[in-house]
Amino acid sequence: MLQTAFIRDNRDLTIAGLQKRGFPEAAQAVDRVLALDKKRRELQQELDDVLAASNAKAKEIGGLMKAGKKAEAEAAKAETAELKEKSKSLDEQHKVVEQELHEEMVKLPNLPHESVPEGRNADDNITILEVGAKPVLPEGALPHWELIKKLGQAQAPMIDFELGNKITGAGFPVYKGKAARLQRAMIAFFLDEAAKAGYTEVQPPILVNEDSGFGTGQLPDKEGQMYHATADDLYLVPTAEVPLTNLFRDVLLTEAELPIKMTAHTPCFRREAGSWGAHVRGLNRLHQFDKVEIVQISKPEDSYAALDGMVTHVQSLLEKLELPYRILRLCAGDMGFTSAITLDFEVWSAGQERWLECSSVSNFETYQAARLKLRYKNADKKTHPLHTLNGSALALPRILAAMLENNQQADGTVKIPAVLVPYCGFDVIA
RNA sequence: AGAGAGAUGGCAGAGUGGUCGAUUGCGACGGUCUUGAAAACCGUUGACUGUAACAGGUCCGGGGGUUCGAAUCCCUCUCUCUCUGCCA
Repeated sequence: MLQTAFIRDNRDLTIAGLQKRGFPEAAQAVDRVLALDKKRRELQQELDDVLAASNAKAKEIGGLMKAGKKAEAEAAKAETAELKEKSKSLDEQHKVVEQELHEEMVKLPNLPHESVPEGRNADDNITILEVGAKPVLPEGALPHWELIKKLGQAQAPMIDFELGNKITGAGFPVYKGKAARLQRAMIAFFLDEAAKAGYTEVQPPILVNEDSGFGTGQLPDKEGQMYHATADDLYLVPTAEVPLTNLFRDVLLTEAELPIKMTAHTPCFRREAGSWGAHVRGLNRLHQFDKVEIVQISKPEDSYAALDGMVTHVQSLLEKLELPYRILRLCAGDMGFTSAITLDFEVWSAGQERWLECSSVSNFETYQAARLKLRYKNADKKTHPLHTLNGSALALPRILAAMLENNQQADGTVKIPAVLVPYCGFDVIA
């Protein structure tokens, strides 16, 4: 979340940032926050004064009791009733205002970085780079949802949606034979590449509690996107970002520990409520999928270099997989709630002749860190905020879809990128 | 899952109603001494809030209560440990 102190000092900047995102009635929202903040601070001051007076009184009584002046102590006690009444009332008012302020603050999204383009939706995103030639497919080439029915020989279909339907429901495919092996190969490859780039491999829990959901910004408000295990009040992670970043909830780091670089493979679960329709066939949109995530925690002055490093890392993965891709700079209106800047990667799906989002790299600046109470202390012994960043490296299903479609050969088989062959043990799927 | 014990500062570990934000030890940092290091000695060493700076306020697992006053008493929740049971 944003910091009230920042808003206090930068009212107009905050309003402008919110407006850039298309946040409705930004000025009113900011002024509501400022009014509540002022009220809160006033009440705090009043309450502190009353508490100071009653603390002093209590000490005085303590001293009198010790000195055996019982009568005087009793007299002093009588004077405390009013203070107590006052502090109780102030405390109640303070709590109410604080709660109202918190509710208002939680509604405010992050402010877009100055390099984020204006715009309202995906149409206003800007393509900043396109790499690799779109392949020319042989006669009879298919989209992946057709292709997978024919591949895998005895195990065909190698990705079985019907079977997933039976045991779970729509959006939970079953991968078999070489499809399963290929996914395992990609996971290993992505993790190895991340390790080479300096990310520490982590295996986090994939069920998280409410505090974790709040820390990274999924809760409140977006609970509809997460599966909720109500009996234990836990949520299935929509991305490894949630457990990884929350490892550093309520943490005070030292400068020497920075930057933190972590990677994890997890299944990801998304309800995708209301987002089914055209363009979601096959692997394009699933309720459960696998992803390797990279996360960094860095000092503010280093975070944009860290972002560049993450972008370069994702590029190198796509290039090693020999997949054509493009990078989009998301416009202010299309960015996620918590993000200050987001770059999306899209891979070319030759069988569908469309781009598929396969990675999203973001800098959250201090927005998550403020929710997480994550900060660091350096040589000056003062605490400073930190920036959190994350990116997919990579999400598997759409990569798999593009890889199968793009690498179709005239004989109907699919070629495996050379870099994965040592991991999966075959170079072609028939 | 049952029975018992416990949760205090980076760690260990005191503290059962009054000047305790907390004894002490270790660790860390600074200094004296030394050619250098070690040892010894001296000092410093939590966070949040707040202020121009002080002051003030809050925090001893979380929440609530008793009291003029709570780390200390009561209620409740969570978690940890030991024993028993079950289990990949």
